Amino acid sequence: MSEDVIADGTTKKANPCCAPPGDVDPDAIATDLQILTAMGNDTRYELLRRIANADDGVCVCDLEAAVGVSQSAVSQALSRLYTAGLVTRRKEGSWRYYELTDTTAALLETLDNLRDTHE
Amino acid sequence: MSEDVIADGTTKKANPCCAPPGDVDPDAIATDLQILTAMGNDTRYELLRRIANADDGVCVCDLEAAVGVSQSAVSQALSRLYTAGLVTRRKEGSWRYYELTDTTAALLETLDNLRDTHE
DNA sequence: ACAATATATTAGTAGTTGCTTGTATAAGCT
DNA sequence: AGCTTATACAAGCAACTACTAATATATTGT
Repeated sequence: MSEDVIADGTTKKANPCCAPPGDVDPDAIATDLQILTAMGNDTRYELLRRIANADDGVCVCDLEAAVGVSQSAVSQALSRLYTAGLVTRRKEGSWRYYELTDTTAALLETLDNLRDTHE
Repeated sequence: MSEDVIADGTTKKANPCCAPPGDVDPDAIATDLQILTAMGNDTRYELLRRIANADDGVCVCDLEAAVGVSQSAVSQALSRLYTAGLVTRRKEGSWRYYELTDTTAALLETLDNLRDTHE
């Protein structure tokens, strides 16, 4: 990398390649990464898309049929989505209904638009 | 899960929990997952943010200084971002300059907006 | 041609992830 | 109360990831 001053106090010409970029807010990193890593998995992404397709919440039982993993895996995936703030959940009788949060809806829409405009 | 018909031809009442959600386009899944998994990593996300902060492309040498991993790791991370379509790269002399694609700029902006509106 | 710098590639590896299987909890049914 | 269904939790493990270290390639300067 670029180096202006070396140990003995003499200087060397800095690399003229470019100006180093500014810093990044650490909180933004943490928040965004939680979202991105939660969405960035085959099972969880497909669950999100299927939840998005339903109008008024989906119960776990019908999600299980859709993705090709065990009941336990679906439960774990949904928990992760929940703690990442990507879905809400409410209990009704013995069923649990999952719905997208606004965050997720916005991100999925952005991804849709990008796919459309990019051909 | 819900079950209407069983093997011997008799029927059982389907679960009244909800209507099963529609299918998801497999191509959309593949494309989006490539983007999400490429962005969803500490090093690569920070590289993207730093590239976004610069006006006219950043060379690898100054990115190395910013994130806390080896030169090799930065090179590998940038390659991955490139093959995922998240950055462009051009060579100029012995330096390589990376810039965001529109896709990435749009996604980062969406993430910024979500953080702002969600407090 | 040789040395130095900038970046990429390869191989090996520690740590992480996402599953499965088994078990637990909770609600509804008889 | 017992049986069944819906969901969650825990332990174990195979597969994957992202790093480091070493080496290769390309460009520039002497």
